[in-house]
Amino acid sequence: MTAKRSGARSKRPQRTGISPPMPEAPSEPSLSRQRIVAAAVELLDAKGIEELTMRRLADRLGSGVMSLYWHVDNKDDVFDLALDSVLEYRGAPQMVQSQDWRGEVAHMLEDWRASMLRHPWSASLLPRRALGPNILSRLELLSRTLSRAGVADADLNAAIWSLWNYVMGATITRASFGLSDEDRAAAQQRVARLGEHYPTIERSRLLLDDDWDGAFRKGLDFLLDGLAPRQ
Amino acid sequence: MTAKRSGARSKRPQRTGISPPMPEAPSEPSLSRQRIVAAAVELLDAKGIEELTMRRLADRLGSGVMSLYWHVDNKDDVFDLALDSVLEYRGAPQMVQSQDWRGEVAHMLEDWRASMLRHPWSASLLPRRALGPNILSRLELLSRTLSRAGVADADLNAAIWSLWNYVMGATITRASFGLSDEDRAAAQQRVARLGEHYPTIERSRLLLDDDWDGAFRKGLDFLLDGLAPRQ
DNA sequence: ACCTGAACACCGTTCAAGT
DNA sequence: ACCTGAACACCGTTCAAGT
Repeated sequence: MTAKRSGARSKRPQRTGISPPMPEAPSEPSLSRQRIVAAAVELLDAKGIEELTMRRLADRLGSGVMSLYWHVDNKDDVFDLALDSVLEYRGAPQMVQSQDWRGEVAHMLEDWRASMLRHPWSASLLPRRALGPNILSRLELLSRTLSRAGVADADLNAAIWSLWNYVMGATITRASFGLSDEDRAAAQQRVARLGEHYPTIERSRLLLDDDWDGAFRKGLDFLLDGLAPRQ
Repeated sequence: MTAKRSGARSKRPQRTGISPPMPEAPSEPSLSRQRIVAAAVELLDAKGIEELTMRRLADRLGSGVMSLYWHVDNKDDVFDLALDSVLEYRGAPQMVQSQDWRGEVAHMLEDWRASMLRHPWSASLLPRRALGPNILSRLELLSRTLSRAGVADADLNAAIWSLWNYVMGATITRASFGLSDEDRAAAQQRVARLGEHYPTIERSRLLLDDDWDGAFRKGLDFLLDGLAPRQ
């Protein structure tokens, strides 16, 4: 279990927003934090966590491996950045107090899940990496919404962690489990072959089930029912 | 995203239960699947997932690295076996039909969580590895209990996955997050330093919260409320 | 049946050096 | 300020060989 690094990032250059004089170099843009992160996300999408390598990343960017280390602390840093970059929330500005807190929360969590499913490696990275700014923003927005809806301060943290855990769990399961139909069929086959040991699972065809979206929605509703402020 | 191997294990020797004639070799017992798995669990408990290495495992067992490969397919196999070994369920024989299905389910899931928290690496391994016999047994028992309690067949799989996801999510979060007080304090510090960006999180001290057991129980109750068969 | 060492094709990262 | 190659201390696993 490696400790999560949540501290200051690096003493390296921060993008200032001001671009250098005018070298709009057209062919091989120079290395940058952003380009590295974008390439990492591409690589992760294409090949998965195990296949992300500093060397492969450098190859894809047309640079030497060690050049990456000017922009980035180490491989864990790349993971942190890739994860957070994929979790940016593009929701309504959310300035007005809506009437429908429940719909809002459900929408936020569905969006969270959808973002992670678009990048199936991200869900399993979530619990192991630092909480980046985009993740914190989502948590903040969720907190604010629940708080405004009337959830008592004393219940707020438990409510947030319950929802976080549920969304994360559902998404990880879906991403790792719903991989391929053949895999699931093979797993169910194996259960069947084991004969009488798992009759209920065999009968309900648990491992073949694929209504993940419905199951997610249903469980979420139950949680929200429970979390709803009494009045 | 590596596919989960759920197929037949290996063409290697199965422990027959019959021990070889009489070589109760006292000092250096010979290698075996069981000894390898036990050593792997020790190593994982002591150092975590990243530190488990075939070489270190062999060292601890006083053998050459390649000797392991006679008993075990590869490193993933070691992970599968270690994970499942830690999830054995020692519950009541469960032959009689209890009245209190809800207490039973809660107990089973609390036990599941406790088993995983005893080996903090196990929760994060759960979604990435194959479903071993002990895991399947727990799923089977859960299915049977819910089914007997009157949960409709059409709702059974969704109920099971909701509970599975919740327990897994809660345990992963707890295991990776509740690591050290300093880490959590540092994370909360960081949020504070970021000033106005996360006022609600800052106020509720979300990252310092440590009533994990209470939060787990509460969320679980909500889910069970929702899943309870209507009558 | 069980164990072994050498070798291969990789890793992440340090360091000293280039421009 | 930014990039580089060589080198170090590791990995998991194949293979051909030992007993």
